[in-house]
Amino acid sequence: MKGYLWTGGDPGSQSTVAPPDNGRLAPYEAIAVEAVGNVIEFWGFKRNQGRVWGLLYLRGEPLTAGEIERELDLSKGGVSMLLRDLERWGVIQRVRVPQDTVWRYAAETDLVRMVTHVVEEREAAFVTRIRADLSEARRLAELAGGVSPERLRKLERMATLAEHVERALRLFIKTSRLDVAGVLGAFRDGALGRKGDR
Amino acid sequence: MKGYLWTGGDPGSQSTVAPPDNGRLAPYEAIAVEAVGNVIEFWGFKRNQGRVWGLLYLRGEPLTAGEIERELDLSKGGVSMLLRDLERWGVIQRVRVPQDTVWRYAAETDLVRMVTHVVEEREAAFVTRIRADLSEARRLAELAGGVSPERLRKLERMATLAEHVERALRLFIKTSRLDVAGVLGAFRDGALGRKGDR
DNA sequence: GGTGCAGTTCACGCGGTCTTGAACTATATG
DNA sequence: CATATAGTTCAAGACCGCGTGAACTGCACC
Repeated sequence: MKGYLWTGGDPGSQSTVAPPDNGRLAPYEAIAVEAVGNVIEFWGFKRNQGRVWGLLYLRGEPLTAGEIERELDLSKGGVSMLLRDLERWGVIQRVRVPQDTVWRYAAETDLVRMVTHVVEEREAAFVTRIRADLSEARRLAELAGGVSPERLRKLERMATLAEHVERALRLFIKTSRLDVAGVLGAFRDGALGRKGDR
Repeated sequence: MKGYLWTGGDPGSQSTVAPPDNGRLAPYEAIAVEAVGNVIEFWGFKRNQGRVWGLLYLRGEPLTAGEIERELDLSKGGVSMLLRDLERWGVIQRVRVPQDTVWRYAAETDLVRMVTHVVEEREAAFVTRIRADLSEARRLAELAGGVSPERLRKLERMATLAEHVERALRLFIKTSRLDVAGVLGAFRDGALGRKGDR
């Protein structure tokens, strides 16, 4: 995938609103961006991945890597890698302003996709593996002989425990998806926000 | 809290079963213990906390710190701290064999208590904080003026997003508890079915 | 071709976490 | 009281992940 054209507005109009300050965030922006950074770190990602996404989401309009670099005070290389991760996870989009040469990046609206996606991935590669290990242990124990039936039962219990945690995890992912989908829907209905969707 | 008396059997009878090998785990034990270590690490704890609990659970009978130290190849000091953590979380118990002077440690059966407990704790101290930050950001933004209504809406959305993730998390904890308690049917008609309420 | 800028890659260093090992306290025993 | 053993605490070190900054590629424009 190579990115899409951005048709949201001409480059010139941005400067009237966005960068009177190029380099320092407004206080409220800093807080919000930091909050997203914390959430994302909480879920086992890199803090700066969250900060980048938060900035892009808040700004609404696509930013260049250089702008992100300045606003969040990150290194060139770092921004490059962060953007690549975020893009791979599908939570930002790489866009091209018509007659401009630089790439810009825009936030996809559901950050939850990132969380659920990678949580799913972790879960698949991991909890499944745990279950396999535990049943392997049980097999070995039976094979070796001399293991008390009580211990065999314990091994089995651990395996089913893992299985159930796995199941609960799946449920969590599913419901949190529904939940978020529901939230976004509720927004459009005007429950909280005003009218005038973008 | 200081521990409880252990009345599961006299000290002499243990040696006939438990420590023919003092130092190296049986292969199946190693696998199982390691599996628990992985799970626990996955949930954001220390790997060795999981290994200790796994060993205690599998063995069924209380072990001394020294035995744990040998079986899992850990340092004296490390075992001490690990045991203290596990005890504080209520997933192991400190017990005393009648006329013996050393402490022994026994696994509490629900490891899930540890997971849910600390997940709850994290969640309470954290996601709540995030929400506060986000509404603070929104307040500042309104106060500063000149912030587009669109951005205010975005801030609001982020806050409710956090709120809903929080809710989903609580649901997860609750169901995983129910699940482990053996009430498997509980979430069949409960969580998934209700999609009309948002 | 050469200059400049956008973007990528990667070895290194910083910062944080976990573990160790030694010093220390507590407690039982002769 | 002296000694030994169980248990705790903590500074030092091992370890690991992340971000940096420099070297590199690619591309556009002169």
